[in-house]
Amino acid sequence: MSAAHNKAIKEAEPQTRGDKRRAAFIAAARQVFLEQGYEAASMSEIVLRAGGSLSTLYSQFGDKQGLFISMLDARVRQITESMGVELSAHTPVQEGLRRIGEQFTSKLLEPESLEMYRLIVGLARKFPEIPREFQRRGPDKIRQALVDYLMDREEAGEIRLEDPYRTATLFLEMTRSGLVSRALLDEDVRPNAEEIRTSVNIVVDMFLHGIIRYQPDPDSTKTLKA
Amino acid sequence: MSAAHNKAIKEAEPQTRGDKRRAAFIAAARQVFLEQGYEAASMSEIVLRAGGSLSTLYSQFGDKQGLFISMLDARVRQITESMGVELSAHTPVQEGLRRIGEQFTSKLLEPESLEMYRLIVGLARKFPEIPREFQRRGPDKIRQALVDYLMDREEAGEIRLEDPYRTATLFLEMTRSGLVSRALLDEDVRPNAEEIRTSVNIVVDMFLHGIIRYQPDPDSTKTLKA
DNA sequence: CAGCAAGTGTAATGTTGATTACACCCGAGA
DNA sequence: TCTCGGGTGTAATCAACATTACACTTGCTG
Repeated sequence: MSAAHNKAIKEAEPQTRGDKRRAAFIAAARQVFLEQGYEAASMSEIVLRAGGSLSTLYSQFGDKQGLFISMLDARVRQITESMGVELSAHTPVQEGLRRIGEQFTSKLLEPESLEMYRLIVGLARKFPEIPREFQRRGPDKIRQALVDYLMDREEAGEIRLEDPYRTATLFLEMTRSGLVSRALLDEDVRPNAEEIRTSVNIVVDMFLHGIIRYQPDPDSTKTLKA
Repeated sequence: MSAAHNKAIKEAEPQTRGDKRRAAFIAAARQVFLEQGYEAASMSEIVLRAGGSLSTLYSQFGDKQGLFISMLDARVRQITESMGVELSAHTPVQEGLRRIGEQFTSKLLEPESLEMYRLIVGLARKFPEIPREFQRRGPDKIRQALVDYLMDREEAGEIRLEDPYRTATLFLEMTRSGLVSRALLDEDVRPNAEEIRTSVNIVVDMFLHGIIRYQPDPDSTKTLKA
């Protein structure tokens, strides 16, 4: 209810009442879709929370699917931006990775992010374009930023990369491990900040050093030689 | 259609016609649920494919949810077993991890596994118990097997583990990275066996050695000393 | 061969919710 | 003040199913 009142703040140009309505609808839609899922969400319920009328809702978004897509669009943009990859360029790699990992993981563990992700994944069949768009505008953006950072660190001589893209992917996946994928399946799993930090630290260490004290046959790799 | 005919083979004890019906219903349910998703799947459609009658379907499973759970139950058991964690105990760690990683990743990338996972994730809100059960009977089983293997390798002196459970989780997540989570969002991403092998090899190497040629401050770790 | 438990087919029943139709209202420019 | 264009409220429409009811068959078992 209260969320419906700060539209004027968000919009640079409060073009007219039409935009107010639109913003209110989207805010309510977000609530309802996240709470109930796509199918179960009812248009009337959304109108109920947004105020305004069913007719206006339809005239603005066409149909349920249109509303859903508009909502998702606004939301993904918002989340990705807020992740604002402050990639603290030139920070030493261990410290830099820890910061990125923590920020990334915390964001993904927020109940709303989890729910949004569930929604998107579950709808892959019905709207295949949605997950693709999401991938492109969310995760891919963040990965790119990490790639840039890693390459900066390589130039600084701190690390050597075979395949920056794959390495970045790997790192992001690793930080999600055990926390996000678990939480995705179990609503009650809710790591606190401390647990996140610990988990990320362990991941960063393994990312940089590998399994502790592994001694391969001298020929199979050249890593430990230098 | 053809799938409905080999029930006698699967069941050790073809107890009676009742079981044939049951098996046929579950097979059809699997098809329809995977194709259309939970909400969109219609009971009549399932009967249409399974043969038999709506009444029998209801008398066997109670309601839609009951049918769904039974189907999932059968399927998860089947997949997990088929993953038959042949953990080739006592295999050197690099080779062992490669095998496990490949098997795991391939299985998860099968279209049916992906679709099943999407279904489960999407239903976390509606039936919170389902994902939890799934976690326990699927992923957790496999992780446990990996933990056992890693500990075996530690006893053999090949590696040193701080936290076997977390390490195993990490490894499984890493192997999924870039392939499974991507494929989850984009149906058209379909790595072939060769790509899977390559990806897994890279992961195993990083898992064992870390980022190539990282040289930390001498005090922050002791790894590269020995 | 009778009899019953399980199976079958078809047709209600009932609800739910998207989508549309219609008649009315309010605020800004002529 | 008059006049729209967007808004509003309410009440249809209309389809889809889940779920149940009912009356009829079958296939064993004794």
